[in-house]
Amino acid sequence: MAKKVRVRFAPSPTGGLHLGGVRTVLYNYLFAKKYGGDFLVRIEDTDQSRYVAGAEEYIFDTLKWCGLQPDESVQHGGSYGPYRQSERKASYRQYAEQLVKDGYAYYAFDTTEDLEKMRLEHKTEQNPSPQYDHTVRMKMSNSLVLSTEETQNKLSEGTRHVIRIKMPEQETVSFTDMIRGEIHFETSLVDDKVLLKADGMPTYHLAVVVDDHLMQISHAFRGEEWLPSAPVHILLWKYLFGLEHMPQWAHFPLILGPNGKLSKRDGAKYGFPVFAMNWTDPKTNELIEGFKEKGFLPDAFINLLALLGWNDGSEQEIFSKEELVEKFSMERVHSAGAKFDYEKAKWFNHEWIKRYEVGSLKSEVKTLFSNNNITVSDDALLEKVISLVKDRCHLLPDFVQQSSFFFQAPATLDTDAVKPKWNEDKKNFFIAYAEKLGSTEWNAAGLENSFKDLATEKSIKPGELQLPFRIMLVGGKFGPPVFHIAELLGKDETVSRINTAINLFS
RNA sequence: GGCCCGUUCGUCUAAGGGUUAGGACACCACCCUUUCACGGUGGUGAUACGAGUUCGAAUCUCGUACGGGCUACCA
Repeated sequence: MAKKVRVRFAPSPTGGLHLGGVRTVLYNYLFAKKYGGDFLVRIEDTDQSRYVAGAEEYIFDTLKWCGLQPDESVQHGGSYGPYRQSERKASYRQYAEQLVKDGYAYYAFDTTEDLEKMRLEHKTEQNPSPQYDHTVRMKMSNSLVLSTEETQNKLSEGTRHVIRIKMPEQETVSFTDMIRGEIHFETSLVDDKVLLKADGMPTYHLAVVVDDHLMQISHAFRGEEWLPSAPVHILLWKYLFGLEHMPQWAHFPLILGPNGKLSKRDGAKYGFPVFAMNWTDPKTNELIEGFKEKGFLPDAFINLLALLGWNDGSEQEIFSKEELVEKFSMERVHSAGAKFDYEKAKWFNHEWIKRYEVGSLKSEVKTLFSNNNITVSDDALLEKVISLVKDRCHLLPDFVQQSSFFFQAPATLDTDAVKPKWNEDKKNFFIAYAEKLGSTEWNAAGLENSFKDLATEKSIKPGELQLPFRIMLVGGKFGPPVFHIAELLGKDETVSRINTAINLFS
């Protein structure tokens, strides 16, 4: 049977595209692709109050960067649209009314104040959050209590109302979760969830079931936070379309921050990104930095995400997207939540940078340099530089720190590291070396040999001269081996930097 | 409070009745390197607790504790 999975997004990136959200997308994608199925993306924009401008574009940009392109969506087309829930509004009411007709749901006319009053009245220490359930529904204003006539009158008067599911009083709802196995719920403990809101929009509960049916979804995967509302969805499937047509469920474990479920606040608080890409909240202007901008490669990002809650049973940790598709299996997804570890995340990125060919890194590094006002005119040089420094870079911006001095002379030199041990002998050595460079074979080994020969000749330990040389070329105590740097810098530049620095040190 | 899910090194995890409980990140030491890193070698470090089943339990069962999620006309 053809497999089809879907992922849904609220119209706010904070509701969907933090680490946990992207991982949910990833697992859905991997599962679909593994079995040659389709991956569908739906926008669940039913709550106007939470709508954030630009969020939808941001969601698709993120999917694109991650390489998790949907087969069906608002942007990619498909024959099961519309893929935006607000555009499907018309069809939900008929399903809700069908449920009322069949006795599985009812109209409720309670105002916000009525509900608050009810909660206040029933609130005790034993029951801090009272539910609208079988214990109170007969005391409220709804079509279960009102006569048919009264109900009809209210409806024709246009009284604001919602449609609620009528949870059975004594029933056990069971289903099989692909990750957790059999799960049971007592319906008497579940509340009468709103299915259709007063504005005519469905809640998630109704929408997910109706849309999954209409879009012929075969597998419904989502985060563990949805587990408590699963019995509502199971019952809706039973009432509306039949349990035999219900998709198979799986609830993924949560990704945890240092304190429970990862929140967007955790990023700022603990200094690591929680979103795939930069997001500026249009209301607060607050910028939340993304993994992309922080310098992560998409391959590394999905790799580390995939391993947060799944592994293939071997000791392999680095997987390409293709390997993930091949090796992914729902059976090996864990049931326990995983705490996100930024240090390990950076390790994944480092591994990927090391594995990347120079050519694949080139455009990223170029952009990075131009953002830092460093002009790269020589592509061949850039390639050599990348291959020389990439093993030392954990995040893309490390390239700037590790190699900007190849393209422009250091603005300041760490003279403090040199001056205390600087003397006439050393000065003379470098004057002589700069001259000797004219006739030196121009490669790292040749440079090193002539450097050491000259040092011996002048009776200075080469080791004492290497640090000053490095500071002259690089500006500080970092970077690749100094003779490799000189080789790539070229004769003129090397001599020029030596001469500039001699004046500075003296 | 109620319901649901969970519990192996600090973190991510392997081991689906029999292993000196394995690997990775982080940390520490040494080596390499007269820069900073990378890399290499080694080390510290875990089955939440209590019963039960069994010749034998991290693994199966029950209880306890702890953690997390949900408890909205949000998703």
